[in-house]
Amino acid sequence: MQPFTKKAIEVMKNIPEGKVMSYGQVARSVGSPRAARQVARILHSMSGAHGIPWHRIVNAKGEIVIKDGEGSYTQKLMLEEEGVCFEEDGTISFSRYQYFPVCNEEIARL
DNA sequence: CCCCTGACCTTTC
DNA sequence: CGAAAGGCCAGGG
Repeated sequence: MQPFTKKAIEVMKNIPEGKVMSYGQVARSVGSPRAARQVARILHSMSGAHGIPWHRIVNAKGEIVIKDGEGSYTQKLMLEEEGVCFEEDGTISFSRYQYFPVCNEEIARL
């Protein structure tokens, strides 16, 4: 397992309840802004393992990542159970629920 | 060991 | 503002 993978797992495990993170953000947190895909890969492969709350991981738009099926349905329920509300479009309000482990970067980038 | 695929993100037209 | 193309890293065949 690569170092960044391990870090990514740690970061995701550190996401508190009622909060969500985008793949790109996790990728940046581990030091690889372009490793978003690998984060997704990790979830796809290690979902359930390492106690990773995969349901707290969404795309940059703040919507369910999985196409359709039990996964998307489960994720939505899990988030709702944690107190996360969805918009009309089925997206999530980042301003309210996105978790910022390193908000400085985001602010600095903007 | 080489090629393909993937629960993605970002920038430009 | 919406759609399209490029890039990136790692796992599996």
